[in-house]
Amino acid sequence: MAEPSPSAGRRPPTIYDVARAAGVAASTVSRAFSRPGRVNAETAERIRQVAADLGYRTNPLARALPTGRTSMLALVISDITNPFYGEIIRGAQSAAAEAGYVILLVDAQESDRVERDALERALPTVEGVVLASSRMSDSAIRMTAKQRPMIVLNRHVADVPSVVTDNLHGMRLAVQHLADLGHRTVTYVSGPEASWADGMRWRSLRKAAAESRLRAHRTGPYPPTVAGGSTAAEELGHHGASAVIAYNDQLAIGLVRGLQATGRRVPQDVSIVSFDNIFAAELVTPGLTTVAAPLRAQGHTAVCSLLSALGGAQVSTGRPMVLPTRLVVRGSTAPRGRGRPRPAALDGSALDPR
Amino acid sequence: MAEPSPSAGRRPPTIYDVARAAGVAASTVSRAFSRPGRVNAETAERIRQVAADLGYRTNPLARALPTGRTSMLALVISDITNPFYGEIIRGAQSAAAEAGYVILLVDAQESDRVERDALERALPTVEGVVLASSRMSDSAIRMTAKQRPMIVLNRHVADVPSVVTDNLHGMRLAVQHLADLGHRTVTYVSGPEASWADGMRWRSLRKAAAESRLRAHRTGPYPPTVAGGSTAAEELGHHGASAVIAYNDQLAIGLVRGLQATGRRVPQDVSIVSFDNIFAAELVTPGLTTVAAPLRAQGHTAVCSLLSALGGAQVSTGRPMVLPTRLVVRGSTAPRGRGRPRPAALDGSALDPR
DNA sequence: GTGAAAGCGCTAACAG
DNA sequence: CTGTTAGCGCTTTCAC
Repeated sequence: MAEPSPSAGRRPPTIYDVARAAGVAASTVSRAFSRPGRVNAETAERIRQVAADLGYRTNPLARALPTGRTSMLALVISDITNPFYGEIIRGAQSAAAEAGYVILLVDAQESDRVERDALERALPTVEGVVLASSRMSDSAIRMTAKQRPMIVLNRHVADVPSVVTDNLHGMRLAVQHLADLGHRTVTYVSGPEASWADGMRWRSLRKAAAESRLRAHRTGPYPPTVAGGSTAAEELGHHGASAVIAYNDQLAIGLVRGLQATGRRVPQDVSIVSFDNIFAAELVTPGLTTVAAPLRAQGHTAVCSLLSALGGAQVSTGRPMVLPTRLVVRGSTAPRGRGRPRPAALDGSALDPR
Repeated sequence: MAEPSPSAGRRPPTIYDVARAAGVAASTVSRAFSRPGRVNAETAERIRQVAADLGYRTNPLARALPTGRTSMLALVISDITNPFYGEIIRGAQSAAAEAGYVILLVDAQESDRVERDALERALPTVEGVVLASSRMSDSAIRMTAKQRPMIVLNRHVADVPSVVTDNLHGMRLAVQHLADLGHRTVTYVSGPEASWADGMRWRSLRKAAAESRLRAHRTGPYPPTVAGGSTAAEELGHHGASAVIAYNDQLAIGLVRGLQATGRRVPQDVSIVSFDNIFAAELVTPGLTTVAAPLRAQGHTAVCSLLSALGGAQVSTGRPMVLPTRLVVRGSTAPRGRGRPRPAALDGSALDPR
């Protein structure tokens, strides 16, 4: 056969094809794309024109080999099934996209090993990593952070920059809210022991409770799931609590169910406040009074500061960046005692802008 | 300076380092990893040993350049915020991980342009793509499918292999359930016009309704969101429907709220069946009777067949692979007329194993 | 079975 | 400002 038919050798055009067609050296084409300033305006224009005609697209893999710039970021999630992370991913992905980066998703499937393997596989191809949640130990994280710029979310790891939400402020709002409703004692239903946020929330509660002259108890730990909340409800009887603050919304949902199953009414008999304000928080009945975290902003902020670190900026590892929280009041809280449920119109569930 | 300190040149070891240390040629090291059969067993063992000692890890980027094997798959989602996709992503990611692949997440952020850009950026670095949902036109999809093996989920595109759920069967179950409850007419509250699943569901409903001798109406389209459902509720009055089937769970949730807001009770006044069985379906009150899709299996199946296509297998583009559906009965459906709500114990919401 | 050599497509010195 | 020349780390003929 003489010549392969033009449509046969369907290889995408390379920088050399463009160079030949434009009558310049390959390096010039490269420059025209990466450092347009360093090349004659006309020449650059011609090259761009030719490239467009040929349908040339720079091959990111080939670019990455000599430079290490892969334009990819890893995002590690311990359980992608948890609705909590949807908004975070969205924020991360949009910030990444704005900067021309792409997100490599690492779902740990709640398994230590899966996470290690996946992250290890992803690490060499990414420029940096965001740990939105991780099963890894602090030391393992620090180890990884030595290989690639990293930023952790909702956790504090020494020597690694982080983004957290203002748990203390949120907790103060929650406690104040309960105090205003006449509650004098509050029980914290805690989440995973290993969770940094859990420890933080409990400490914040003690502090806030002291300030508001409430008594604080603690129960748990429980898995941060609906099922975990149901379990917690059974054991909650011992505390005879009229007000509880739950580690997160899922736990609170389980709690509501569990309590109702044993004949206690929410909010009439016990008021519940939780954390996060996930999508479902306003869907359940009663709607959850909850400390809302700026989920999307968390993802966005994390990626942005990671990118700036990649750009050479110094990101402080000392104190984390803290994002604001606010209290969203819905139907799960009511005045202490024979408090009537708040009228539907004040429930807020249909109105809350989230 | 004479010699860089050993800890300074912290470059990861390359294949050459291993080759030198093992006293073999680089090509042999390469073979030892990729085609162990083609190398002396002892030599291979020694190489593996040396590699382990040095902490050698093959650089996936460098491997990808000559071979095109990047071990990455793109997963396109039009809206990662939609809880529907969480399980699908999990399934996809786990199937990918099993095969040593990594997932590049493309979130379209509900925007055509964002999707195009992101996918275009991701395409050259991935071996294949799974379209879990996409804002793109059929022709744009077919175009992309020419560049990389692709498989679409819940949609049918000519010449592109796909994985769908058994909408017809699910619809039959739904209609039969309503018929059993005494309903004689059913209204379909439709989702996005552009949605292949929506068209499919409506056609299935007509068919199933005919078989069960019910009359079928249709209203919409509405955005497949809670807000869309609320809107739909307002307009539903005109149909005076006692039974409706909603395009998806979110729409149904909005519907329930909207109806309740105008004084109609669910399920006493109107029964509602929806599709998908997302996490929130069992959380709302009443729990949603819904046609459950095997979400995780969808993601898993899609990735598996994509991988087999990459492996050279012929994947039929003719008829899609269809995954089974089942009906999960909860509190949103009840006998027609002054039907009392089903007692809580039969609600099923707390029991359903999902 | 193993080694040598020629790239994959792009970038980054270094000269001119 | 532009061309030349080496590679990035790995794979893959092709000889031996």
